[in-house]
Amino acid sequence: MGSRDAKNELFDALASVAKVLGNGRRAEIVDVLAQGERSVEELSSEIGQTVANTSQHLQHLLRAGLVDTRRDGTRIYYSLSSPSVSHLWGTIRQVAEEHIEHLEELATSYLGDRSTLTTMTRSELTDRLDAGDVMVIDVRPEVEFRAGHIAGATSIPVKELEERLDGLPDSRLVVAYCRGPYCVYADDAVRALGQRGIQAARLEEGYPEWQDAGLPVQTN
Amino acid sequence: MGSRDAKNELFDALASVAKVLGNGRRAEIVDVLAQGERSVEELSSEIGQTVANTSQHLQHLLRAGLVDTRRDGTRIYYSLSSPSVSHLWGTIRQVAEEHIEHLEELATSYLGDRSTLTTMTRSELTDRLDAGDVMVIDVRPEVEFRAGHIAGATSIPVKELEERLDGLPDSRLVVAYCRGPYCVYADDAVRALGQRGIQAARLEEGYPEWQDAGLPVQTN
DNA sequence: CTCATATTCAAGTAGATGATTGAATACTGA
DNA sequence: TCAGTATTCAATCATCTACTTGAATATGAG
Repeated sequence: MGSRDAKNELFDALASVAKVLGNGRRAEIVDVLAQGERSVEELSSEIGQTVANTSQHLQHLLRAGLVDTRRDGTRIYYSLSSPSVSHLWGTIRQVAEEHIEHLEELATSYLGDRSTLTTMTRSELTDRLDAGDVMVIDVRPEVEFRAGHIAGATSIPVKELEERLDGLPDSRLVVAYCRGPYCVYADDAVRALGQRGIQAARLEEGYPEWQDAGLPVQTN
Repeated sequence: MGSRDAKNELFDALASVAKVLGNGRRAEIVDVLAQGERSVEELSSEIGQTVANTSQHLQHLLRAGLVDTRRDGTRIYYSLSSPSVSHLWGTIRQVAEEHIEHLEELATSYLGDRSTLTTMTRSELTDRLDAGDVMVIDVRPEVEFRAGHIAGATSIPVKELEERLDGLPDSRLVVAYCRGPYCVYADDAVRALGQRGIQAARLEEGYPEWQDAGLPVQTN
C-alpha cells in the first residue's frame, strides 16, 4: 500500500484514457461517433484510412472502454460508450484551443478563412429560438439528423442545399449547425446562402456540444 | 481547404493535448501541480523518477502549453498554465473511473481497502459547513495549504497529526481532505483518528476538485 | 453449400517514446 | 572569479506505435 509500483500502475491506468485519445485518427473517430453509431467501413472513409487500420484503432478504443459495438448482419456498428466520452473530447478541444498557439492557423488551413462568417453562440441561439425569429437548419448528413438533433431544427444536408433553397425564408435569419466547431458543413452552408442573398449564420459549436450542455434535443 | 492533410494536422494538434497527458508519470506531475507550483527536483521525488527524466517530461508539458515556468534563483518552478488543465485532468479521471473496469483493483492495491472509511461528498460538506457542525482539516503538506485551501479549513499535515490531536474536537465530526481521490493522506488521517476514538470522515475528492466546482476557497 | 462482403487478425517495418547516463549550462553565494 | 547546485541537453537503447499487406473469420444472400 502506497508503493511506487502500485501508484505507477494506477496512474498509468488513469492516463490510458488520455493516451487512447492522443492520436489524431482516433480523435477523429470519436468526433464522428459523437454524431451517432457508425460501421467500420463508414468510419474508415470518414478518417481516410484503410479498413484494417481503422479496425485496429477501434480495438484500441474498445479496450479502453470508450466505445461499444453492436452487430447487425455482417456489419459491426461502433458507438461511444457514454455521453461522458463526448464531453471529454470537448474538454480536450477546449484546452487545446486555449493553450496551443498555432491551432488557429491549422484550423484556417483546413476550414478556410472564417473571419467573415457570422457566428452565434449557444445562448444567443436559445434566446432567439424562444423569440421565434430564426430558422435552424441541420446541415449534417440525414442519418446524423435522425440520430438526434437540436429541437426544432430542419434537416437540410449541405449536399441538398441547392435544391432546397425554396423552403428557406428571406425574412428570418437562417442558423446552420453541424458536427462541431471543426466541421466544414455549416461553414459551406452559410457561405452558399450568403451568396444567394439569404441572411445566414453558423452556430459556433455543433450538435454534441448542444446536447452536452443539456439544451433541448430531439431523438427519434 | 477541406484537404485530408490539413484535417490530419488539425486533429493531430487537438489530440496532442491528450497525448501529453497519456503518460502515467506526466499525469502524476499534473496531479501534483494542481496543488500548486513545484521545482523540478520536488517533482522528481514526487513521481519517483530521476531529475533528468522529470525535466524531459516537463518539457513535453511545456511544449504542449499545459504548464508555465518561473525562475527563482537557481530553481525553476513549474505550474499549470490555467485551471482548465486541472479540470481536464479531473474529466479524464472521471471517464477512467466510469469505463476502466479493473481501476478499482488498482486503486485498492495502492490505497488499501477503502470500504470501511466514512466518506462525504462535496455537497454534504457544504451543507454541514453551513450548519457549522464539522471541523475540516487539510492534511496535505503545509506548502500546499498555503497555496490555497478550502475556506475555513485548518492545516494539519498528516505527519504532524499525532502531535496535534489536542486541537481536535471529540464532539464534532472531523472531515479530512487532501489532493484528490487518489491521494493517501486523508485516508491515513481518517484511519489514525478513528483508532483514537475521534469521529472522522474523508472528503471524497480533494482541493482541486473543490476549487474547480467553484466552491469557497482561501488563498494567501 | 457456396460466394460475396464486412471485419478482424497476424506479420513486418519505419519511426516515436521513455528511461538511463554523463556532460553542458545557468545562476548563487563566497 | 570560483565552487556548488539546479536544470537541461545529447546520445543511446529497448520498447511501443501506426500503418501496410495479405490472410483468416463470420455472416447473409442466393
